[in-house]
Amino acid sequence: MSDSKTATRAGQVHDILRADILRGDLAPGEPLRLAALAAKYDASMSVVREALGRLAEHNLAVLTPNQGFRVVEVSRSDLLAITELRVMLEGEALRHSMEHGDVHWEAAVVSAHHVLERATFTLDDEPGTTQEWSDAHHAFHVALVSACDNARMLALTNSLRDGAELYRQLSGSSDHFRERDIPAEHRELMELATSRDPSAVEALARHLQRTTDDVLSTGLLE
Amino acid sequence: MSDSKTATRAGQVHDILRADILRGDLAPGEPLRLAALAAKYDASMSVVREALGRLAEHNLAVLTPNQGFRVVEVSRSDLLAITELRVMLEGEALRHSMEHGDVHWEAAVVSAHHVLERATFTLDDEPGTTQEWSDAHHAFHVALVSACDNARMLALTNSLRDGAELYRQLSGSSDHFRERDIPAEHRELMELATSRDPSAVEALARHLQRTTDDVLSTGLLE
DNA sequence: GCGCAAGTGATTTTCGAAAATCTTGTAATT
DNA sequence: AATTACAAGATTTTCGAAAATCACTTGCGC
Repeated sequence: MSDSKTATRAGQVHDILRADILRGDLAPGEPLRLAALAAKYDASMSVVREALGRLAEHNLAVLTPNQGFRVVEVSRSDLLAITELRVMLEGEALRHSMEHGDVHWEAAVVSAHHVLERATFTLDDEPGTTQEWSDAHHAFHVALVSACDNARMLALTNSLRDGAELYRQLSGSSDHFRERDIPAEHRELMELATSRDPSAVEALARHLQRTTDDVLSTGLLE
Repeated sequence: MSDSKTATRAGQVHDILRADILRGDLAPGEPLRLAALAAKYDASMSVVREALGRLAEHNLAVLTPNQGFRVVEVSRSDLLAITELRVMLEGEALRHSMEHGDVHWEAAVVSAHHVLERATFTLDDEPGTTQEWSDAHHAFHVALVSACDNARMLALTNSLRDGAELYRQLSGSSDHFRERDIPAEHRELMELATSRDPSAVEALARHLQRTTDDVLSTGLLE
């Protein structure tokens, strides 16, 4: 999210907690008890509470009055809601990028794609590289829309991407992904975007929808 | 925003602060000092800090590390960004509502419109009724999209509406509004929406755009 | 006179504990 | 046996103060 408020302790704990949730270390619906987390991260309950409050900003945690925080729940309907919004907003952000982006934007897209492609190859070989791929994948999608001049739109797409990541994490490296040529989808996105082809928006929509369909087909929701 | 976390003290202070900002009592860019606010609302600095953190969630306040909170700044580009997103999201939410809404939704729209119409008439007569009109106006727009089944979309439109309200407040009861027949615009919206006319979406877009244009034409930004 | 460093005051951030609230388990009553 | 009332424990929420950081001024050296 480019927040990186590493300046303050609450910001650091926030970043750690966010990573833990996105990595699936903290399961959806799991209660986030202040005392336990404070001990775990060697910080006071106050900073943990502030960190959790910021997680709630981005819908990764929820606060129930007098009952504390929990990791946000997942549901089929919420995944569909997120996907619909992503298709709409990230598509529009891509349109903006293709219209306003200069050659440096193109370079950033090509660069991010290269890193993602390389990360994809080392995925099956070496263990524990799934996080590396996730980061590269995230960076690629960020690069695609990085030339959008609507700051709020970018913030929303980034926030929604985090929400979607939770579900992708949930379904793991599902077998269904074998039936897709994801690298080809990314390459197509890269080529259409850098050549300012309007159909890039539709390609992005298909890309997002397919991932959602894959997650849904695992039957882990509801 | 239908938050109303009046159960906890931090929630109460949050609601008050939110109202103060939206009413223009706290000006954009104004620093929000903890000690001063704590004394003003007779609460500890901790609860004020938590309340401010929640305001930051909805982009009504911003936190700079080690420099505390300030009321969010306004700018021409931000208003344009908000408007573009509102047209997109609130339009789509209205489309959803017209598709999924039942007769109770229609009734809610008609009801909210009636209240708004009545509030409009008493606007010029009695003083201090501008808040009443603002509330009715807000409620009308909420009712329009209330049958949308995408919860996240509704949350986003509500949040963006708050952001837009800040600008409407800024421009006051500008003279430019005299050149518009706002009641007619609302009536048209009500009739098109309840008759499930797809052109309601475009009418809503025009309605939102006109308000933005009016605010911009005051020349108070930048 | 001008720039720069140290010190002072104000403000944020963090901490640990008290107060309030909720949850769970036990006992008493119908 | 089921249900309600009560009590103990755990957890959140709130508080006030200590620690850390920042903005500003004063004083020193050039």
